[in-house]
Amino acid sequence: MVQQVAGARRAPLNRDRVLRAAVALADDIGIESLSMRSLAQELGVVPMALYKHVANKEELLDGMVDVVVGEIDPPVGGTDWKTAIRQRILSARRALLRHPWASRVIESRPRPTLVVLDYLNSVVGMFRAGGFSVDLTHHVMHALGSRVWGFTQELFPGSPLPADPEAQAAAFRELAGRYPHIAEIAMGPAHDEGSVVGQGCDDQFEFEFALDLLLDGFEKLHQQGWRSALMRVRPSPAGGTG
Amino acid sequence: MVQQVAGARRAPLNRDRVLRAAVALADDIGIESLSMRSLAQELGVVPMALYKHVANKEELLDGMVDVVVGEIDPPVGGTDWKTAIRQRILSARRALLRHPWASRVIESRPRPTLVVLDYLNSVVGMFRAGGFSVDLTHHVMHALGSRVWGFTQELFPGSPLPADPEAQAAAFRELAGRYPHIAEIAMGPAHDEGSVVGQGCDDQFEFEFALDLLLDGFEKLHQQGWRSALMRVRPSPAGGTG
DNA sequence: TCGTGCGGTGTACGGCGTACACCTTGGCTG
DNA sequence: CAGCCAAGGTGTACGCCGTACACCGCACGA
Repeated sequence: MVQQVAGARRAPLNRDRVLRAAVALADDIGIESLSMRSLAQELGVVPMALYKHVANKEELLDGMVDVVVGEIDPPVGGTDWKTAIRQRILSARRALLRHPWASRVIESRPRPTLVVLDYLNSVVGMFRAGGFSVDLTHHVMHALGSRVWGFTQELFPGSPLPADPEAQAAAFRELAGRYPHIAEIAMGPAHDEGSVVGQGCDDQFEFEFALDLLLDGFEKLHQQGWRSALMRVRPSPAGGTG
Repeated sequence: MVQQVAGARRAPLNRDRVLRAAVALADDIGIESLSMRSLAQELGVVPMALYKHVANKEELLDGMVDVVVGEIDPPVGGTDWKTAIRQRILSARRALLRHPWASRVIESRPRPTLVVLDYLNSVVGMFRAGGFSVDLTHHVMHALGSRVWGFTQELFPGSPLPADPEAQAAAFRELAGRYPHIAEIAMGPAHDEGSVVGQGCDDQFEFEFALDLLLDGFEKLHQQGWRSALMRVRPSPAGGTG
């Protein structure tokens, strides 16, 4: 795609161009098909040429994460912490949805890059600016988990259903027989439209549902002046029965 | 480790022995070092012999997940849904902590196995038995996300700190300069003991904090008779400001 | 006695990341 | 202008990986 006609000299590579090409290629052919070799070919260059710009594949992946994280909007001002954080996280989600491989790559990185730390630092700062104690902020960041990035582990990963509605119905009957509870909730939201299993499930709604549930919980703890020292004896944030 | 002395005939392999050996080996040398070749060697067999018992490496990984999921305790009876689910999830967490690679492998599976579906089905059933509507159960399962498995994406993945306390202090000063908010919350819980960054962070506490926050939230929605149809217009479960 | 099939073997292929030595080129310095 | 040097790009090769395919020995039922 970026191939050159013979004779026209290619502009020299640099780290940034390599990273952007990698992101685009991963978007295109999937992260599992992205290799140093395929990326080099895309750039019209020999594989080893890439090593002049990134130390190794790990660093390439780190850099790709940085590109995606760079797409997250900066914090909005002039609102309460809850709205601001909500919007920031939904912006992160939008960035990740543009690059479906990104969540998996973020999870796989053994250590955060500076860009990643910048983002996390700023989210922490938003809680602090909202008046959260250091203590509570620590715990809510953990509670957010991968949700700060705008994604959650899919419980029922995308199993592309058979196109044939006959086979679909058969698959569903088998599911219903063996796993009645799953069948029930898979069917639930799609019930009215008579839609297919799992298809009726609105991922964005699920994400916001959980996010708001957490944010509301955080708000309540904050208002109550929650402190971990009080709870360490019996670790339940809101006095659960457990 | 399972090597045979020459002459003594090895008992023939079977799928179960292969899977258990794979789990043990992954525990031992790490999932990234587990290859068909290393596993075969461990079993005193040629790599291709494994293919008589598993179709390919993907199926091996699926089977390994099944072994781990099989270690999760069955539901406890005679309590309310919240206690029962809490205990089940904490049991799942114990299983996963015994096999540190397991969470990553679970995440990486493109489709659930029957054993995985069995577990999920039974958790869904526990909510339903607790009186949750199909609708609400669907959403709380999504909200739980990977937490049904007893793990959460680590925000600050384990960066083994330099042993030298001098270097440690230097690293921390740099962190504090560049990322003051992160430094603050990293320091927070360890403040009293003067412990090291992140070391003072009790993962189990963080997990239960978030789990109980969610379960308490679920309970409230359930008591209020929450229905998604009411909220679809403005998707905030408890009337958040967002 | 003779298939037959199950468990295990041996060889080989194509793909991966990347070490290392090399070459080309453009720009700076003397 | 000559000479040099570093940055960018090349070519070859190595050791891993998953796994296709043909084969072999042996226990067992007919």
